[in-house]
Amino acid sequence: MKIPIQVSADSSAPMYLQIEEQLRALILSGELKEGTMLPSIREFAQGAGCSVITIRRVYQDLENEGILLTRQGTGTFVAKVGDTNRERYRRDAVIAALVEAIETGRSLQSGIQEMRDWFEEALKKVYTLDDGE
Amino acid sequence: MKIPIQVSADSSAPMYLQIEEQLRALILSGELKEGTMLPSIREFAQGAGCSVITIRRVYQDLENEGILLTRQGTGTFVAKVGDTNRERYRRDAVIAALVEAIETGRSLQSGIQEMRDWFEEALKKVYTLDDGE
Amino acid sequence: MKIPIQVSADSSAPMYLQIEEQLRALILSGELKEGTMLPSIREFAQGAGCSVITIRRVYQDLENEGILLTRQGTGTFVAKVGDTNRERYRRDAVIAALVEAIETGRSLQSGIQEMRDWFEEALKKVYTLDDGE
Amino acid sequence: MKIPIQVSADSSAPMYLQIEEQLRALILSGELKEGTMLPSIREFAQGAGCSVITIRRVYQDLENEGILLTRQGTGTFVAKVGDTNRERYRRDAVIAALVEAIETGRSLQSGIQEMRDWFEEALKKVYTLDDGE
DNA sequence: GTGGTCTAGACCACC
DNA sequence: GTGGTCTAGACCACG
Repeated sequence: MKIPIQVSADSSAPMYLQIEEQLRALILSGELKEGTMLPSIREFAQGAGCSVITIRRVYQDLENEGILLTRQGTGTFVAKVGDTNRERYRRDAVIAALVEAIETGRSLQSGIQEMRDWFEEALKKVYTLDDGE
Repeated sequence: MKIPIQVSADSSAPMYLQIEEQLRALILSGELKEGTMLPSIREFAQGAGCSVITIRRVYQDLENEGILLTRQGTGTFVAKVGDTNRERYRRDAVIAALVEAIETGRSLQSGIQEMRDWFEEALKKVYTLDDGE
Repeated sequence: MKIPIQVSADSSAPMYLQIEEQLRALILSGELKEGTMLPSIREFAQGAGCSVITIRRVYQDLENEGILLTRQGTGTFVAKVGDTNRERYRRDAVIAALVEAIETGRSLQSGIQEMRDWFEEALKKVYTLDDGE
Repeated sequence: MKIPIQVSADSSAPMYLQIEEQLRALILSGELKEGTMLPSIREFAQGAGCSVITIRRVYQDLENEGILLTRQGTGTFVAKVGDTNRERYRRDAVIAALVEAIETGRSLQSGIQEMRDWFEEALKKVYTLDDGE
């Protein structure tokens, strides 16, 4: 299974976080099904153009989160996440992100209606930007 | 002029960023009017319970952003930000925050309608949380 | 004699340097003739909207340069500067400024001809900007 | 990569500004190509005979300007500057320097033709001085 | 009294 | 090993 990960050197975010985020998204969105075996650390590292240590950390963090599972001498697999859990996880993650954005707005004195308008603009921005790419 | 700044040591964000963010919000929201003299770095540092240098960095960063203005030997002041600029700045900041949240959602396979629903939930969450405080 | 001095609070340059520079220009350009009595420190300070100390420093610096002359209990006067000296001073000051600019250019790999072209552009910029003001 | 930086303690300009200016010139003139890794702050500091912090400030300022890019734990690199941008940057910098010099001249009552003559003299001065070095 | 620069030294996050 | 943050303390320039 080839994992499509993009690490951008421009981002200020550390590599391991960028990768974790993308892997997590792939798993929680269902694109990587449970039981799937992930590439070996070395393989992954080579593909992503980064150090083995970085990937080891990614696998370990996600294992601690309970969405990966490492079996000694065999490999690393996508753990079972009940569908209910997956939905809950997804929902929580998205709402948390939105709440954060709204709080920024509120601290800058945005009213609720203004925020709704701007949310629609932001939506448009993300999705038309998507077409262009 | 007393500046109401909250620095929480718990947050992983560095102090200077926490303070910058809050000060920026106070200025852009218009609560701190242009020309207002800010407390001296030493005064502010004492109030915030941190080093003088941390505050100096905050003032300097915001000066580079163009929203503060410091004159040696005299003090640090809120710079003139044309009302138009302030509006633009505010709008840009909020939309950027929303775009980021929406992108998280999209990477987790949220559809547009789902995102709209969750946005309303998030709104409710922030504002009732506000009542409780 | 009223002295037309402009101190801009926006400039990062310290007040006393801004004032010195302008006064020096007024004297060396011949607008303030030798023997002219300058306003008292207090008067000048009030006019310029700054502290007495600042003006005291200006007068003293220019006296050290030999272009002002203070007579105890009488006042401060523009010193005699021979016409030859004045010309030399003017020329030196301008050439020094130009040399500095040229050195910046050279360190950025500008060729001589390019610099000549840009000098003409800069000239145009300064003088049309002048019309507009 | 060895960076040829000269810091003179005589100059009244702060060290960090002297270094920034020279580094900026090296990058914008194309002598340091994009992607080049700069020496670590500790190395550079030792070479320049100053504190680590001074160099960190230099790197950070230039990163804010967008001409350096630093990745934690990896190092500091020359950022991508489109050739067009580099030209624009160079041109702006040189013209700004010339404009400043011309304004000094104008405040000392130099006419345009006189300034042109003196500009040629200044040019000669800089370039023969160059031969002598 | 203000801010501006520079120092040395500590501890953390990242690769 | 890299850079990132924060500290305390010294000295200078400015008003």
